[in-house]
Amino acid sequence: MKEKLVVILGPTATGKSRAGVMLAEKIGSEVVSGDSMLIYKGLDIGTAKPDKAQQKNILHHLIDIVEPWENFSAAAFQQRAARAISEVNSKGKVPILVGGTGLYIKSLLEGYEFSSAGESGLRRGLCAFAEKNGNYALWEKLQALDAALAAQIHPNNRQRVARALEVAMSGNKLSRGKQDGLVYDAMVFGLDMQRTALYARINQRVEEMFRQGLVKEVEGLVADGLPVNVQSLRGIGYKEVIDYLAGNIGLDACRELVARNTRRFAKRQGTWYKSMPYIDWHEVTDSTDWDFLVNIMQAKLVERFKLR
RNA sequence: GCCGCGGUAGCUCAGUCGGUAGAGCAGAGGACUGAAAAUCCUCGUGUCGGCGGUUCGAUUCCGCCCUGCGGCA
Repeated sequence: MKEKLVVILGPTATGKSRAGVMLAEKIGSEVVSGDSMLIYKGLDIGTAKPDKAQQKNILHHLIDIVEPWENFSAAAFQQRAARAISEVNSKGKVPILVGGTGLYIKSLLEGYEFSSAGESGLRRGLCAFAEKNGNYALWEKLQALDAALAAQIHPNNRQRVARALEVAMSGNKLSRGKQDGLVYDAMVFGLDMQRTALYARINQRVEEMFRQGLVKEVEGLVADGLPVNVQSLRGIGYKEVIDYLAGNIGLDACRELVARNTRRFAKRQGTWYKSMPYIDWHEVTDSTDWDFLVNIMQAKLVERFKLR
């Protein structure tokens, strides 16, 4: 028997967190974050992390679970999210997975089997090789080992060519295994917004982040000794501020870049969702009646899961 | 009012020694199986300000007009 799960996904800035907390209050449950940036401690403003007040009433899982200098992965997320979901289910509650990271959520719901070949020093060596001999030379190595796989990855995509090689050289395969249906007995809600409205909202939100002290947050992290090139600081809002602090760009340019990159990101998120036909979409606007919307979701859940 | 320089893709501009035009940015679409807010791929027709003239042919030359900026009055 599959475990129950509610998912709320959608592009950034559509109100997922808010809807998640409201729904959790209504059905008496807990939130599991499905976001690749909220996992980092100390990155709060730029990730629009739910604040302490929001986390006080409703228990949130998978937020602040690793240090900002640590690496994380989709595979690690998959394991930890599965554990959290089981834990909440065992309490007789239906967990609410809230987040926008396409790979994380899709791999969890559809049961991707990530290769057991873990991260090794090999990868760094391969990247160094590409640095020296070019991306194409690296890609040719992959082609020699697994032509079918190589055909699916563009030679310029060094990051993925390197990972594929790492797996191939360890004698493993990048699994494409898929199972029938979803791993969970899941109700998947999607929040969407008209593009122009969403972009306006993103622009506002970025302004707000700077007002709240995004620059200061980054300065603090760096002052505490966090190296500038760690994975967490590659996130949108962080890498640009680091460029600003380094004197490479002005503050206005920095703000613009953060907004632009967030817009592009929102668009990219959408392409993940297009490959998930089981999403139940709900359009939101600036004047959405959230209480009403969450009530609709709740009603659907009551019917689906036979809640009280 | 006079002089000068502009008016070309949403924006900033390039260019056509006369054969209807191209970059950057913005934007759009896509890929994605241990970095994923990462990484990577693809996409540029617009009354070339308006109206006339010269010409086989004008966005390109000429005239007038409209308009922006700077200077002189």
